[in-house]
Amino acid sequence: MYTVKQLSTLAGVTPRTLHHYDRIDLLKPEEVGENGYRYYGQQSLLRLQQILFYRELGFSLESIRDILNRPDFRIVDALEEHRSSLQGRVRRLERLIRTVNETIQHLKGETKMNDRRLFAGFGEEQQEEYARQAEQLYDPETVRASNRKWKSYPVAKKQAILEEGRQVYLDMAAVMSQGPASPEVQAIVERWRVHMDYFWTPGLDQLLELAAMYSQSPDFKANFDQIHPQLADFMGEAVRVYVENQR
Amino acid sequence: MYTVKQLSTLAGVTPRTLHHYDRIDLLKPEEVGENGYRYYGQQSLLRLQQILFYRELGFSLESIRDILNRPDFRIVDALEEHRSSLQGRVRRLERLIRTVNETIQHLKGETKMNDRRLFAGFGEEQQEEYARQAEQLYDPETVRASNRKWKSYPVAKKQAILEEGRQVYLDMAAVMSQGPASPEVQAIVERWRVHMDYFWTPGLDQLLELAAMYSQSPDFKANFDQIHPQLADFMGEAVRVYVENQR
DNA sequence: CTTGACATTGACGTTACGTCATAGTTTATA
DNA sequence: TATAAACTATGACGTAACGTCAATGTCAAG
Repeated sequence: MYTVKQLSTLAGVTPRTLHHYDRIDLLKPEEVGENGYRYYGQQSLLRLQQILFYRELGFSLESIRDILNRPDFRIVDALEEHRSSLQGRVRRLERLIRTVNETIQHLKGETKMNDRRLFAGFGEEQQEEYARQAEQLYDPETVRASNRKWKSYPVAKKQAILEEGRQVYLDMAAVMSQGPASPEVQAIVERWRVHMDYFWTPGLDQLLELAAMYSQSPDFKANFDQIHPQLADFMGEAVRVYVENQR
Repeated sequence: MYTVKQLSTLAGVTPRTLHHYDRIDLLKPEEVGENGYRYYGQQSLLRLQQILFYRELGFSLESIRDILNRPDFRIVDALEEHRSSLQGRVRRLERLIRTVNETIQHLKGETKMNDRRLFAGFGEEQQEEYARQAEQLYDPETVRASNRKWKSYPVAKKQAILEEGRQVYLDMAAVMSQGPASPEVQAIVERWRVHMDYFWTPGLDQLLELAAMYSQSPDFKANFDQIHPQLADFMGEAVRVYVENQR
């Protein structure tokens, strides 16, 4: 059993916050002594953790209370949602970091920057959008279409296409030192995009997804890493720059 | 020249926000028409970008105004500060993600978890703390002491120490597949810590800094990547787990 | 038995806007 | 060219999540 002070230091909040959460029926102590003191136990810890996760993600205390009180609330499911939401937050911060870097280069006169890019990463929370894109990439129809197109080529052409792809990646590895935003690298991204047409024609969002897969899927990454240990990650970065420039 | 609506959509804020910023002398329009309309130009864009960065990082509007109005304010310096602050935020979110994962494992009964770890990543904003650590790591006295100790060894011993270090990293690469939290990996982190004593004796926080440097400093990372393409990043993760367990 | 750290319940203050309401201005379109 | 749609302005009050007192009671240690 924790007292208010103990729980507050444990969780990194103030005692006042716990008073507030009690008042609004968000987190009630499990026991109250005859002196009126609040005492919290294990259940409170897990509930407070959930509250803090939701709060971190921008939920209002009222909606948090409603969520946690729903009879079909499953804590493990919620935690898995938190994970992907937090990962989304990381991606957003990484975009902001890129905006910082580009602005520095812009101010030093090394590159030019349009006004929209000055604010890239600030507004966009769009999590729903992301789900839609992923769906489309893994959509069975997309996969089937891709396979059909690929199978329609004669063997010799297949080999030529694979070799062309390999050459794109080799060329990319050769100019990695120029940086993801360099004209050399961006030209190769363009070649890569054209190359993908042999399989199917991805939209801009799907390009991003593809490049992300190169980093995330272990077997893809292993192949790329044979060419250069950072090629997969670098491709992701270069394609992100490419897509931003296209919009 | 942008109108209120135009700038607001560009920057991802509401018109009301721009009204507010005008009222409190945080962001004044560069021109005001005879009809009272506000018009914003390039200088406003850069200033608004700064405002949004500081706001993102939790500064109050009042302190932002004071910062931006200081005569010695340098925008590029500020942007570089933003970058490292944002990187700190990313690290904090990554700790929260680890807390999510550990909680899930805990609830599934696969591992045990003490109450403190339930809240790891929530309280710690400690940016000041971080600055202090970094200062101590790069502190000239620390560097000199490290050099003195190193130079005091005879040549043969120097070679033996370097070889020992290399062996630690090779062994680490061999057990990477076990995961950063595995006993095998953690045992090698312990060996690594002892090994560091040849140079100087870092505290827990400095261990973290060192491991982070392996990923961030290009020359360090290049060396590590020769052993294994992900060794530097993996070391960082393993050391973080180690430090959390030690506390 | 007193001191200091903790606990309680009000109650008002603060920050960064949201949300109307009222009214004038510009732009698109019929 | 009339008029609606979309923008602009300035109040002024509302709000969320606590912070910050204030007044008072409780407990553990020396």
